[in-house]
Amino acid sequence: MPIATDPLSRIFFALADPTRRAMLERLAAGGATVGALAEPFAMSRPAVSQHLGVLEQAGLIERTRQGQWRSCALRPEGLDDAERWVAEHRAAWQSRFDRLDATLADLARGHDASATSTSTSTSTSTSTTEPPTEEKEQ
Amino acid sequence: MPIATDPLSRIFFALADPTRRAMLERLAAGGATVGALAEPFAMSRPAVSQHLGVLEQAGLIERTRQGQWRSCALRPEGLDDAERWVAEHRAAWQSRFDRLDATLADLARGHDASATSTSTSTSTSTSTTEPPTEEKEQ
DNA sequence: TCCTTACGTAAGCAACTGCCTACATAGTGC
DNA sequence: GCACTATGTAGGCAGTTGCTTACGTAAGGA
Repeated sequence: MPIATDPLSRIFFALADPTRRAMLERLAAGGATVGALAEPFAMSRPAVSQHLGVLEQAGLIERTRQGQWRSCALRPEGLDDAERWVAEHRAAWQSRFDRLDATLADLARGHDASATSTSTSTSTSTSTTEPPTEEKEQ
Repeated sequence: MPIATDPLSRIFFALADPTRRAMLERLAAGGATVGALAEPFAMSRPAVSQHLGVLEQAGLIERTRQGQWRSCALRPEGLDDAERWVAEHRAAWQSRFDRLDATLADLARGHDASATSTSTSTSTSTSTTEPPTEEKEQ
């Protein structure tokens, strides 16, 4: 991921590491210092710091100075975007698959069906024969 | 991520790329061939193939032979793990923050809040003074 | 049979990650 | 002031990603 720019990518990227997820789960039990977080992970402090930097950039945690310690705390709303995306898409996919049963009959007709979808019919019009514009198992 | 091993990491990693998310969104409208997917992305076919490989390894899509085309289709259940993780954690974090409001008054006092912590207090016991065991209301 | 299309794989490259070991910075306590 | 602690930053390294251009493989059609 070349400099993941958008927030969603940053969030998913931050979550795509077991160490970082473990840190989040640990932080879910309460704020902690970097040192406290480093302990269970058998990892140098700078490494932990970098992981926390990723989580912070993703908006999943906040780091605040507390005297000579850095207190790390979760930002629950940081997961909002990710939760929304996943929930929306999983629901959409699921419903599509449910609806599929209904449209399957039409598709089975074999004609190009003008693609039940709105734009999927783009298809590579350069193809010799028609590619399976819109199909489904069975 | 060094060879993301666990399924959850693979899923989040696959989602952590705008191109792959766009591919999923396109596939949500219906199955498509690799060529059809490559078109809107201004990207070589092998690159698309590799992205699809990542999505396939994450269990988010399936590729099946259909004549001379490869038909790509979503696997809605592939998002289950991710959705579960995000939903569970966001809810847990949120509830924690809600409960926090109750204890906030105590913490605002500034004293170490009797550190009701269970294990976070592990802390680096070598510290001169007590690290901010942090709020921690179970 | 040969040619075209669709797609994957292989090899190579720039960029990034993740980790480390120093070193620098900021706060606490003497 | 000085030492000590906690943490971030800088530089360097191995490994991975993401992209490219070749080339190979499989299916369809003349």
